[in-house]
Amino acid sequence: MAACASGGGGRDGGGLGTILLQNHRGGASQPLGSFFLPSSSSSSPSFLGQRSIVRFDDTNGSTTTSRPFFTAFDADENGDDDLDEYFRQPEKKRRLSVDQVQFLEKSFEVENKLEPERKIQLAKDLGLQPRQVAIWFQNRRARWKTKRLEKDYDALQSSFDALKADYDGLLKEKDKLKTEINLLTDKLQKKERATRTLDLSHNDAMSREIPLEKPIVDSSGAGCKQEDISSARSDIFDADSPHYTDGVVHSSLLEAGDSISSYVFEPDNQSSDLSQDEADNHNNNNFCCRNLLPDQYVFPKLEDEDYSDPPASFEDQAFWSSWPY
DNA sequence: ACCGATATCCTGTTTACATCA
DNA sequence: TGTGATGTAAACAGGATATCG
Repeated sequence: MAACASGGGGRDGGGLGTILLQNHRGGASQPLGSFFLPSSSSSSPSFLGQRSIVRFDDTNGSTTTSRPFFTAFDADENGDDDLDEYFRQPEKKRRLSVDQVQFLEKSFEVENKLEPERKIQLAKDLGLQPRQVAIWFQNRRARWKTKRLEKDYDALQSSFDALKADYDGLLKEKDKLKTEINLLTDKLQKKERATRTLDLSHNDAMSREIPLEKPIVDSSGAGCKQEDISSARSDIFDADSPHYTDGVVHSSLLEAGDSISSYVFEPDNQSSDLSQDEADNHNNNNFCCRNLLPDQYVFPKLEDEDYSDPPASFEDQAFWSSWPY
């Protein structure tokens, strides 16, 4: 840009050499080239011709009807000497008139890019230099882009705020549900303990009344299920039961070394040394699943069971075991 | 295909003006 | 009323890219 004027080789407003300065003060139009003779340096202080071209009268030779293009100069406040001096000096930068800006704005709304023909036409219509029109469009595009970026930023910001509020709400809900689960878990534990205590005392009474012919053997070590308690009792009377192994009675429910039975009888030990999250994981993945959930959620050891046909509620089990606390 | 001239766009900066405290 | 600070628009600078002969 400005290269056309600076001799730098035709940029931004090129073709000015063929454009006539329509309304140059002093009358007849003349090739702009005479105003933009290439100087040795575009930054030469002597070259302000581009600024000087900002004064236009209309093509008919009359002054512009809307307003004088250079409003800054007030002839009434200056003497003739100042007037002469004013017009000898390079023209200062002047703002476009309201009408001109409105016209340009309308044109910009139609198309924010400027083809050469339209540029020439606009310049003619507005009594401006094509270069001025081009510069106006460039600056206008820049302003438009800035505003659009601001709008985009605001939109993203509000979107972020909404998502954040959503997220915070979900966090609160999660905490609430977590508390609820813990509460229910505690309740179930207590209930379970009470039931087992009752059950065991009843079992002891039974074993005193009916002496065992053969000892109960726990070969699997997985005797923690509720149903195992009753099945163990039935095993007492079943000589073919695999629980009979070494002739020693193993009350699987009472084996403290068994991890599962320790879940059953010492649930507090499992969580007391763990962080809350770890304890939760234990509760959900081990204790809850094995001890508190319905039987379909309690899986025997892998080697003892055929999993070719998983339980219908497998998804639910996965849900529980993967609950991210 | 390559090159130079020309034109336009974009981005950043400078300059001049208008407004306000 | 003069003045400095500040915001904004016009203009400029330079790099990138496209088109054309």
